Amino acid sequence: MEKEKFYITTPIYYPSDKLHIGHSYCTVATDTMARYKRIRGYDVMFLTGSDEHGQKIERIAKSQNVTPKQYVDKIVDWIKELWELMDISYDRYIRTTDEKHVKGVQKIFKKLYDNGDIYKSSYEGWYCTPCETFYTERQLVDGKCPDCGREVEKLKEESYFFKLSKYQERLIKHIEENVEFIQPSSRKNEMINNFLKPGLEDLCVSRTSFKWGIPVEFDKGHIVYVWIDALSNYITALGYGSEDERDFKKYWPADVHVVGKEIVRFHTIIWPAMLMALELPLPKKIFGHGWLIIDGGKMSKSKGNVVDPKELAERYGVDALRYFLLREIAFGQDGNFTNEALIQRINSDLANDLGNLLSRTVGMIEKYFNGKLPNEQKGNSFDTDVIKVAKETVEKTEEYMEKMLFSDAFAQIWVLIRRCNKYIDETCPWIIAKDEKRKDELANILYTLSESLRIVAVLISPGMPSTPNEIYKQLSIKDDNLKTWDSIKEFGKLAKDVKIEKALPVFPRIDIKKELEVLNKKAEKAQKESVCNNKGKDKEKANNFDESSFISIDDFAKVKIKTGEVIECEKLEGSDKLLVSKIKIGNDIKQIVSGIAKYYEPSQMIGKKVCVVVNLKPVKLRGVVSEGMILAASDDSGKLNVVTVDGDIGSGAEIK
RNA sequence: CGCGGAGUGGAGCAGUCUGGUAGCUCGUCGGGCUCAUAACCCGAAGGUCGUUGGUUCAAAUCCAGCCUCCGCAACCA
Repeated sequence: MEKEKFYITTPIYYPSDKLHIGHSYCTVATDTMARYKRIRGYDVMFLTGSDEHGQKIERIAKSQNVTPKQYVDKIVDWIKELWELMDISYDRYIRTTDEKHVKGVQKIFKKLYDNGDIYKSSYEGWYCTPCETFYTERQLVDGKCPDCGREVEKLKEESYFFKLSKYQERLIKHIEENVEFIQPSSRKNEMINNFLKPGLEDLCVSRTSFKWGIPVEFDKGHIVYVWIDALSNYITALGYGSEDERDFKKYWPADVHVVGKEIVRFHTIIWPAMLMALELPLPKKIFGHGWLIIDGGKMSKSKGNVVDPKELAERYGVDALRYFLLREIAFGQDGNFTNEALIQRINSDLANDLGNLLSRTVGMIEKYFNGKLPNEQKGNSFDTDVIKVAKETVEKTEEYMEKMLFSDAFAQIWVLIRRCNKYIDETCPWIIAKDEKRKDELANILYTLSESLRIVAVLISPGMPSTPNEIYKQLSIKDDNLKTWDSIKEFGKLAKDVKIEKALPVFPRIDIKKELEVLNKKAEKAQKESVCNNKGKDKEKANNFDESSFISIDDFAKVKIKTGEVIECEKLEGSDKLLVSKIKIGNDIKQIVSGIAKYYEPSQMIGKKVCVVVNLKPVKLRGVVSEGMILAASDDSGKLNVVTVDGDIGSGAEIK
């Protein structure tokens, strides 16, 4: 009989830098689902990959004096190593630089163009020549370039547009009629109310401002813009648009696209619209998972709180890390990541509950039976309940896994593990062991535990791929038929004469105090380094402190900085970041708006002697004129201090 | 009135769609046990479910207002 297919994908990640724990989280979850479907007998296609084009990568590569491809190759190698380390069982890895993908995208673009879903028009915008960038009316600041403040000119750029608006009604209908389409369902209303109901605008799908991308086949100056390029990966990876479309015919439509909540929008609006235009079936489900929150905030490079998955996996073991990610956070919601929580989970769930259960079971078989149970066994009154719990656990775990509720699935499996630990207390094998005549009872107790452990091993295998092997090994389970999902639906498949092979604990306990100390020290160090690096790295422009960024004394002389005294200061109505100050500079009084409201109360500012850039062109910020800038020092940990003057020099003194 | 998320015992969360004894893990306290990784098992304490009002026989759950926190957007001169 033909196996039923299951096609699941992760997003294709942007390799502008190494990936962090958030990417691993998404991929581990997807992998777990893929493994679950495989063990349930599906013909699974699990796709992941990288989205390698775009201006940002072009720039970074340039700054490092390598070609974009060279830059990206290096990162992709790193990513593949990461997935190997984390036991990610992807079937295919697509790179948007693959020839197959490039050709596929060109075909898709052409087809959409031929059908009239993509049309050429001009994109009217404001162009800043020095920055070589287009801005929309809204992006301009006071009619000037938001980046450099210089004049911009109105220009028409030729561009291709995708008729997104045409599909609005069909999209609304599809989303409303297919309750399962967007998961979790809370995100559904967001899409409809925020984006679909107010009306869709046609989407600009080509650029001429950079080169690193897929050229439009029939109009070579144009580069296919990000979403058409990236989203198409889900079908080009299957060979859509190539000579060999067998995989495409077999696996499409996708059963689920797992994505982060920030890109749900593109996957539930743009992507389906594209597919409608191509007259292809839509994916069955888009699952938008939440983010990992660090110290109460989002993980970001500038905060220096990026968690490196490789380090964690190597330190605690891949299965432990995977378990934590899947168990700690309800899939779909945001969740906290802390080292403390991670170690806590490892200790209490993995070491104390599961690891220790295996260890005491194996230990007793060794101690009381020299490593092998006899076939003569006699049951006790607690068996029925354990068997009942085991059955329920298999059933419920299935239900949860089908809904991708990984946390609930693991919680359920642990119900069985705890039940087993309790069973040991109830039956007191160490007492029975003292009576030679009760060997049959004792053997049964240890058999029940062994069989339960076998069931647990199979249940956890999608999420924790290597731990089951350790359990099988210690219980000498060699027959693959005892490792299948079907084999755990019935309690008692394991042969009675269990043999064991004693080994070291599967999950050693961690000394949480010592461990946290070590980790905190490391984190401090990493943060310092990252803050230093970032000054040069993050701002892609002139922040590199190499020779080309030196300025002459004349350049510096252009900036006039003077001392000033804050005589008035108040919060700007309707803004949470801005303070408006009146500053006395010599005989002048200037009004200056600064984004420091989070760090200073207006009353703290009054009377301060500050340093002010006095020859900045005045601008309006939120409707209020600002005639200069108060100098302040800030670091990336979120500290900010206004620069003040040492000594008693009066206001209006020049700083140079 | 920009968009969205969240507020539940000391901590972290589930429950809210489909009203009806408030649940889980960790921690604390007391007890049991010794096969085991100072692990395991039992019991207890601890919550007016952010706040105010409304609907209802009945509200953590539905409706309205308000407060606080967190992302995003705008504003960071």
